[in-house]
Amino acid sequence: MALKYSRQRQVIKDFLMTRKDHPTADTVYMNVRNEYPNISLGTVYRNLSLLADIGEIQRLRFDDGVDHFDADTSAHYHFVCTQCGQIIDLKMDSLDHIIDMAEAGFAGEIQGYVTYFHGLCGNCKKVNL
Amino acid sequence: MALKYSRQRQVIKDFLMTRKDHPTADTVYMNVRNEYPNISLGTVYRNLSLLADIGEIQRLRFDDGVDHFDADTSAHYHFVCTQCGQIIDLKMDSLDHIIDMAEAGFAGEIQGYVTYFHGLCGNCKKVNL
DNA sequence: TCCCATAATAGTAATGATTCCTATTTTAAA
DNA sequence: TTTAAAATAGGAATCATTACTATTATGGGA
Repeated sequence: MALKYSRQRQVIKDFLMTRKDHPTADTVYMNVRNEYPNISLGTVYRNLSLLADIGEIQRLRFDDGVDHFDADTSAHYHFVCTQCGQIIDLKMDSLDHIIDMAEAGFAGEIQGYVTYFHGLCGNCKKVNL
Repeated sequence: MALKYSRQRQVIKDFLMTRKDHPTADTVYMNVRNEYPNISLGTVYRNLSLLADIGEIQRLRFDDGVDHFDADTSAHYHFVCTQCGQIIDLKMDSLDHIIDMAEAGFAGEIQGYVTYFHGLCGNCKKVNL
């Protein structure tokens, strides 16, 4: 139960902190192998899950069916470009008021929400003109 | 390319319209087999995807990693109970204003968003007291 | 510093949802 | 009625993720 340090976990987290593009487990694996050649894919998955569970990173699930990971654990929102697939952080105010909107007239207890936006990113919008 | 009628597709859509609990492809398969014993799972998947693509049903993706389907194509929001897994339709006003919030200061073009809420449903909240 | 219980790993097998493949059947327009 | 195109059944293939297991690494206490 007690967490023990592992160099692999450290390397995974360090790598994720250098990236702002919300990589998948496989991308993390590919890159971390440069520095740690015989790390196993299972170890990458296990540690990404673990880090997400203890709140050190965020697991993101869009509709491409693959998990993405983000070292930025602050509350923020994401945009997914439907053309190039790029995932971009949005600078915008909190949407937490939608919890109150949802809770009005609902018998249960709302503890959180998942929101992301999609459309064309700046580049793809230009190219499509 | 031209769509042709198929009894299987009809049965799938008819079944989905009787349900308000957003079943998965497998649940649709299990149930539809009562009426159509040798329909194949592939046919269920193909038609659910097709119906979603042409907008006759909605495909919903929460974080259980399985696609859910909804015959109600009107804009509405969903709640997922983290305890019992139940998916409930929420009666609430449109959140479309969050598109404007997101678009302010964003270079691309936002075309839509995905939002769902999670927490404890009415029943699980009671049981947990 | 040395033990040693236990956490973590590497490597690989297993899982499970979904998609793909192909021979056969169904649909619907001419 | 003919027939080209669309759809199906059944099963194989895919692919992200998790599980399994023998081995190795970590770290608190003597």
